[in-house]
Amino acid sequence: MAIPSQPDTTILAETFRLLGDSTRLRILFFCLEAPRSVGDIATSLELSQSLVSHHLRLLRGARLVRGNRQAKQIFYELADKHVSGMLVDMAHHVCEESGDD
Amino acid sequence: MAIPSQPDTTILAETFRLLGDSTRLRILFFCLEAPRSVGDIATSLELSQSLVSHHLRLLRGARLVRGNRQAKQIFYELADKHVSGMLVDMAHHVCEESGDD
DNA sequence: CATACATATGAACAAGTATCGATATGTTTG
DNA sequence: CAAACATATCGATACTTGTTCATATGTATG
Repeated sequence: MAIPSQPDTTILAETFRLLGDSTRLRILFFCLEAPRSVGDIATSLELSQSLVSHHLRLLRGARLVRGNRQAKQIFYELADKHVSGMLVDMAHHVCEESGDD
Repeated sequence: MAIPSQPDTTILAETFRLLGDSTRLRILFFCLEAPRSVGDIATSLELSQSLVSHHLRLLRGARLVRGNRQAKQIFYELADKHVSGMLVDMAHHVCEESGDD
């Protein structure tokens, strides 16, 4: 496995940067279980609607989440198995917490 | 797989935040191949020695890298298989780039 | 011990960004 | 069409952080 090119490194870093905020991570994990409306996210996570919408916008821009309109509400879910799988893996890493070589 | 607790989410976010900088990612990938001295990192990646040292400090603080002194130089390598495996996985994700569900 | 080399630290600055409050856009129902 | 509800956008602010320059710490060699 070779070193990623600078462009690829930049893309990777962009993704990590998005994940590097606890509010966004909480939103992602919340949407990981089931598609959630913006209002539900805000209420359940005790965040302002504005803040949730801002973060969702960033996550949408990076194709990490995807929203489906259902009447007045928009339900957000993780964009694909890639993203969700990665999050689950990471969560496991944190839980395990071991890792000597 | 349940939602990580807030503390766990914070820890996860901290880790992601560290990875969310292209300079640090380049350093990590460079040290992934073999242990590298600070000077080598700086020269090869065209970064100032000071900057490399600063980033290395952060990465050390998060237990993402580990340094071994060898005479005057200090060789840094990824802290454990956990971290290196994660980076490799991520690099793959970027390369693949597909991922519809 | 003094000099040279390798790495680390500290102060300071610029740039980015998470958050809030207010307002706008869009959607449904009477 | 108007009123109500859900989501998005805009402007402003406070805070974080990546980077640089200068300097300190530590290590080997003459």
